[in-house]
Amino acid sequence: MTHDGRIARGERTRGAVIEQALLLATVSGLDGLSLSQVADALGVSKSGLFAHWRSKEALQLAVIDQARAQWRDRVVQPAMEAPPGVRRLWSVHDRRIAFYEARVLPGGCFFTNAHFEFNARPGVIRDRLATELTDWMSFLTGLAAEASTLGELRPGVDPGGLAYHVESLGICAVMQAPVLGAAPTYATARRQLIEHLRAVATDPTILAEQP
Amino acid sequence: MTHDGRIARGERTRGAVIEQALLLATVSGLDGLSLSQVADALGVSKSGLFAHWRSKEALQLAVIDQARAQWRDRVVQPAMEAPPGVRRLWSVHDRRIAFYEARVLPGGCFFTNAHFEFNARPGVIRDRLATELTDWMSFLTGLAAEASTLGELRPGVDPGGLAYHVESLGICAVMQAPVLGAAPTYATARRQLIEHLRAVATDPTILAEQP
DNA sequence: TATATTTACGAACGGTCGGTCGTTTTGTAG
DNA sequence: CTACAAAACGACCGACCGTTCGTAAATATA
Repeated sequence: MTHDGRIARGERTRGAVIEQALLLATVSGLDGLSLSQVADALGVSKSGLFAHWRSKEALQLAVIDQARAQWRDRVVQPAMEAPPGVRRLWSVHDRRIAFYEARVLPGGCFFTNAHFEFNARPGVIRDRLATELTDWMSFLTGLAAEASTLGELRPGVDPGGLAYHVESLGICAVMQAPVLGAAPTYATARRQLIEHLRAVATDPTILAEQP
Repeated sequence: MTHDGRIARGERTRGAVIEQALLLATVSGLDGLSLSQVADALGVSKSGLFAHWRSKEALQLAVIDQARAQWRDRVVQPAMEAPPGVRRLWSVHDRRIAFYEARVLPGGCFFTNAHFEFNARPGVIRDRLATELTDWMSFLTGLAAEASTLGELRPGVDPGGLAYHVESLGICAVMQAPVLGAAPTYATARRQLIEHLRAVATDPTILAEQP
């Protein structure tokens, strides 16, 4: 198989479009986003987009893929470098807040925005977002259960409840940051989870190195 | 001043439109909402709406007013019947979850939806929503500070942090409920705050009557 | 009854939306 | 150079958007 410049060109623009669409989707919404908007921002024609995706919905699903990949690369994988247990759970929260702090996406968090946009709109998009949320909560619950198995959690601490706690404090941060100020909001989001983790941990000093 | 049937009629339809618009806004979004949609749902003409609001934006602001009044009547005021301090803070959370459980709004929570829709869209609407969030967090922080003053919180517990905690657990509930199931989600949301309040309270049995 | 006043309507406007189609450009292969 | 394939474009479509305007219906006042 030799190198085909035509297909390479297609993949290049396809990637650029998806990237731009992800950015704009966090501002205008995954559905509020318009194809002209995306095309104009990249200097390509609107009709050219239909060469890559047969419909807007197909593009929206591709955007969700892109957002998931970005989240994996910039939040989950870095956090997995921490040792399993409470420290890894904390690391996920910390990396997540750092992701928001870095203003990678102008609208904050793609998935949170999209969930609240589609939470009452049945359809393919909503179903896909539901799967993403289920996976994410399973991941967090798994980390908490792992901490429990390692004996790092006090007896009686529910892994599902702890996962819910982590998710809650993260979501609220990205909601409040633009209104109440990024620095104090993110500081609170971090501090609240630190304190909660220390309260439910067998050894409260396990996160001692954190502020 | 005598009774004027013309104005009465106007106020009646005005109220009906606002009510319908609030319902639809939680489904389609405060901006995604269309005037034809609202008009058709009530069997009135679209152009007739402009007799009451000069623009869509004016209607949107009126919808925010309506949502605020509803939240006051159905969440805040009932919760204020609880004695001040930790129990009142808990009551706010409990009433809030009950409001979600009652499915008053088809799209869950108007303010949360609207915040995530407008968090990156400067303008009058966003500014107004920001004020609402600031007021709400001041209210929660005030309740927590009151609990502290009453000596119901352990020393070192930050009222702002506790308010953030309450808000977090509430928001996450309305986000996850449609996906992960209403009953278990709301149960978790309640349990997590109960446990947290007991952990930071001077007297953990102050909420003993709760499950 | 005649006359204001307020509410509500129908028709129409310019603009944008997602989407289609035939054509041109760009690159590959013989 | 020719023949072909993929990518990208421009023009256009019907539908819906928010908005305007002149008018009709309902209600008050005289």
